[in-house]
Amino acid sequence: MIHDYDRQSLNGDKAHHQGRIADDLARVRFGEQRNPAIGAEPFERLGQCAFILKLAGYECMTDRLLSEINSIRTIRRTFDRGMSLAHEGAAGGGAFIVDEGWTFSSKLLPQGARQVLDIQIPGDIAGLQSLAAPFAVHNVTAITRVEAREIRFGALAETFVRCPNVARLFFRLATAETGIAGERLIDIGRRTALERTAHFILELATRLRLVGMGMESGFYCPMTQCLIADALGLTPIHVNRVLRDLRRARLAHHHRGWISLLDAPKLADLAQFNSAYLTQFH
Amino acid sequence: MIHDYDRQSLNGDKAHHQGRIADDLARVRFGEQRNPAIGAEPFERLGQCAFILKLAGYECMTDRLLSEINSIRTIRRTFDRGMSLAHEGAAGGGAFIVDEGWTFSSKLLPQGARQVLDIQIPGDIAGLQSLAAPFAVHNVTAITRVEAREIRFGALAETFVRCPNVARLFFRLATAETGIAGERLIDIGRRTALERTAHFILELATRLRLVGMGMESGFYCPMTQCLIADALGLTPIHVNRVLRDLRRARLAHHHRGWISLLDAPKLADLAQFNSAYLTQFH
DNA sequence: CGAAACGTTGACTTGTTTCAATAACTGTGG
DNA sequence: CCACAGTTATTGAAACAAGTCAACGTTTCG
Repeated sequence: MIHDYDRQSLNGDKAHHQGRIADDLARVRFGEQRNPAIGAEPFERLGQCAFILKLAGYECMTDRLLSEINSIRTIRRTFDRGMSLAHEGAAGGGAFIVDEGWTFSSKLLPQGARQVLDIQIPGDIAGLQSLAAPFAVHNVTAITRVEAREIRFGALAETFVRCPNVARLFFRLATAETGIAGERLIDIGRRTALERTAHFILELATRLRLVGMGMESGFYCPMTQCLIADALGLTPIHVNRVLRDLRRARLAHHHRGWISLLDAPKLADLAQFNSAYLTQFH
Repeated sequence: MIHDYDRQSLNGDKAHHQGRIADDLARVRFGEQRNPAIGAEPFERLGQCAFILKLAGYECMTDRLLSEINSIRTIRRTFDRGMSLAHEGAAGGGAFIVDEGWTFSSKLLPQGARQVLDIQIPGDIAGLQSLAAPFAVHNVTAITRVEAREIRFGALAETFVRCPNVARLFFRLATAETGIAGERLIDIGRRTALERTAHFILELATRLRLVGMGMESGFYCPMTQCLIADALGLTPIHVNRVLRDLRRARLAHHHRGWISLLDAPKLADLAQFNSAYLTQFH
């Protein structure tokens, strides 16, 4: 939507640089263009709600299940860029289904350091961990303007009673989140700054495509280098250098809120990226 | 049980080094001796099964809930030290309730590097993430001889239907696991090797006490330095040096499978350890 | 006892951080 | 429309934490 000028110019670039073989490779690496698990029926029946689209990757979306999920009572809320959706330690908060915009969850350390635990894009739930806890376990902050639906554990638990399949689904959502955290753990623990940045970029690209956003050539990414640094356990200065190296190696380009994948197959090779942890659901 | 000689000698040591104030401080830092959430009723009514003891920290253990959980069909299995309970990518495996012994879950990188995602002690579930997935998402390996009960998603989902509170409980277990992963993320991303090792030791000490194992003076820990290294994203050589530094600073001592907490308050200070993410449940 | 696993230490190298300074962009108000 | 302040990005040089390589000591177990 924003930065259309950049998107177009880079599309042009890419057509020159990449042949069909590279394209096919990329497709294999990423698991298909769209969420493969939901097959051919995506937008028509399910609507274009990113959340439902994502859920369809976890469980077979029967009409019953769909209507039960849609009947969970939520409160629609809007947040401006930089606003806080949830505060570490605050009591009684719910989780947020992010419909539009991006958020991040983080924890702060006494000396002022920050660790970003995860990024939420449309279709994700922010604060799932805090949902069943008496206190919010981490902060959630809006990266862009955000349209979200707040969901309370009480309402969810009621639905668990009526429809156990909703319970199954949320159990899966919770475990999938641990999977993403685990991959980030490998990033930070066992990959160099270059590999880990490449891996992070590919993860975002894949997750965005699973909800129908982003394209092969790249994606809109409102994260500052500072935020990327806090997500990857690096300093902003080093992130800058790493991004420069990726640019010089003609692998990826980050400019003005747009990340372009100049050579996805080589990038995936560098990062040892395997999308299985994001796509293998049912 | 093992290494009683060491435990006793170190108890003696500690009585000399620490006064009442330091002891109280340690108690506050750790949240009490035993799981505070389950109050005074622990062993008598619930039996001494570590798993049930742990669950009681998450939800109020009614007799109904207790009997539903105990009626989930499981398969009792024993594994020798070093044996694999689950294999990354293998289809159709379940999760394992660890009754006795320790396990670890890990992922392997192409070049042979390994990242330990989490340690399971008695009462923990190994492979919870893989339970609802079509393929195991990581390896689970026995650190010691292990007594476990294998649990299948089918059997669990049946119980979800009969008793929604079981669904609530497992949802909480899953989100709590993400919490531990998040804390490890901070460890690796934003703490120095010294702080992170100290934090890891305190986390283990706390988790062990929540299921009635380990004591103020220290705990039995069958992890090799190599395994600790893979859990903390360090090299074994560096872990060795860090443990030496902790020993020389008279904070903690790791010797022959026994970790003794020589000065828990100072250690907690160094690691900025706050047990909330392990104890604040209901 | 001997072999294999595990732990320990030193010297050297590398990746990342820190400090410091400057450039580019973003949004706001005059 | 431009000037301004604040944020974000960029670069270089020096300092440091952790990794690598290599050797040797210690424990464990068949």
